[in-house]
Amino acid sequence: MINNVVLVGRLTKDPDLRYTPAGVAVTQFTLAVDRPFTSQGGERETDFIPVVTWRQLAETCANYLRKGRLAAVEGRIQVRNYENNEGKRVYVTEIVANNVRFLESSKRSAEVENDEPRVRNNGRDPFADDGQPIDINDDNLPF
Amino acid sequence: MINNVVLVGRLTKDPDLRYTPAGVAVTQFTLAVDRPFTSQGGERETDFIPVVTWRQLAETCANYLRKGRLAAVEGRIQVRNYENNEGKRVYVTEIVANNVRFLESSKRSAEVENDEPRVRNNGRDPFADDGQPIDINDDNLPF
Amino acid sequence: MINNVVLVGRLTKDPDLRYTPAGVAVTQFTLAVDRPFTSQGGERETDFIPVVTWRQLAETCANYLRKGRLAAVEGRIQVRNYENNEGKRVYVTEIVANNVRFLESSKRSAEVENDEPRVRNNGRDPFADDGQPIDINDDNLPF
Amino acid sequence: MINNVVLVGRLTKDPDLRYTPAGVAVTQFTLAVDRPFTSQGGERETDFIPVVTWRQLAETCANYLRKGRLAAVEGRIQVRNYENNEGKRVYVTEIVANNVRFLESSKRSAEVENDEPRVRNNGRDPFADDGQPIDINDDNLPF
DNA sequence: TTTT
DNA sequence: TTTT
Repeated sequence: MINNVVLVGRLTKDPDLRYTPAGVAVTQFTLAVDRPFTSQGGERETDFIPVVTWRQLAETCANYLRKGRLAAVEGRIQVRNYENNEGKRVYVTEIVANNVRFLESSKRSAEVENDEPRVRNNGRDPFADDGQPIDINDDNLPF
Repeated sequence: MINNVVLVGRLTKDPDLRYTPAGVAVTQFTLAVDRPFTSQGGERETDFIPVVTWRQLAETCANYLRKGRLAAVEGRIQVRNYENNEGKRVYVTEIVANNVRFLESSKRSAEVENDEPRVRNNGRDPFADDGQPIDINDDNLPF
Repeated sequence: MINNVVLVGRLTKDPDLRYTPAGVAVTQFTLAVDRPFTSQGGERETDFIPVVTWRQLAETCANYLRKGRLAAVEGRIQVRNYENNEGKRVYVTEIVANNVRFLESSKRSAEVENDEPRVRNNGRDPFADDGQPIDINDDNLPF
Repeated sequence: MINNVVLVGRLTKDPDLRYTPAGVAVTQFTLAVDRPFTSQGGERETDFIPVVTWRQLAETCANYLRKGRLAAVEGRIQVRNYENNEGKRVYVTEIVANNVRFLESSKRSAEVENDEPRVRNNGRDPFADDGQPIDINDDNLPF
């Protein structure tokens, strides 16, 4: 009944923006979150935590986040499962974000060519840009 | 760098208490956490979220939690991975709890036979009771 | 930029439902939250934390919460300040809830006379019931 | 029973390090946390939230945090009260931190003179540096 | 593999 | 499959 997550970490890659067949924006990325202690062997360990965002937030994330940037995420843990092509049930755990904060200005990287916004049309044409439709049923929409 | 989770939900089963070869108590259970909205089809959905506790907290959980009880968990998300017996990398996501609150008194179930405390020795003999050693290396200890 | 609070505790009194001049429902209550440790002197201490809810959530809280009940609150910390009648600036800290979970059924107390729902009109008439308008400007509305 | 807070914001001033009569380090600072929406009048509002840290964490904060820096805080809400010199009960609400993350490197300010560490002795002499004892009874210690 |  |  309560499912509350806050993460602060860095993106392992550029975010991945797609659209459902119904045209709903979905952005996925992974946050690298260092653990606050070192393991027995003395190495600092990291959790790599997948994050999903939807709709307007998805497009904002696709526009402003990039590999290596620091971000804060508020959301909930979701555990999905599906049958894979070998008929085995696979469990997927990810954070469904309802709020994302960009903790690093993009001024430095703003000079870089591919740091341009990727969505200029406010999502009205889901097939523009590099967002290609994916086979996610609208049933999956969490809101 | 921040990895903060709070859950409130019900145990899907009795908690599972084990001990590492070094004698460290580990208790695992799954929380059923209802989503705050209904899916497109109108059904209420639930996330089943695995929780791990260690040491003294593990024994307290094994003693006081039972299937169906309401509990609150504070902790962090951990993403482990290992190679399974088919040589495939498997990812496991679970909450490592640093605090668990029992939100329902056990008065009703206290009358039931198997609702007895399962650890009476304060964990000094890890091989007593139903806790049997498991093959978890101490390297895994998060603290 | 991130302001995330989760509380689980018990109401110190029945919730207090009021309406702004514009007819917006506001419910306030205080949660008693026991600290997880005892003080130096060995006494268990408690924080008494004021919570505010707005609109539909305010009416649901007024209907379902009562003194002594266990509740979970998700929200953010708000620090307001105003000048009191002696011209002194007073700071008020409270949790603005965006989600409240009722962790105890009201079955027992449902038999009690004053445990009836207090709002039956879905808030359409803000002056019905015991909700009396208060001098809160709509400027204060957080949403 | 659950009291969990996560904040990300900027320090309004340099942190204030003091020591209790018993020599326990206490650092206080205030985080400015922007609200995620604009008020009715269109202005962006900010909550100024007081934070307290103790012991080793207090000294680390005093060493690494400065006015304007971005920080993440995990902790709990504490509501203290005391009688002021006019015999009136005053309520103080603050976050007692158990974890603080420094989200901005101090490289720029590291060149500045007064950005030096303020505690070099690992807290062994509580009366060294600018930390002066204050009248906080050890009873107040939360751990 | 799931709880009320 | 991972970030600084």
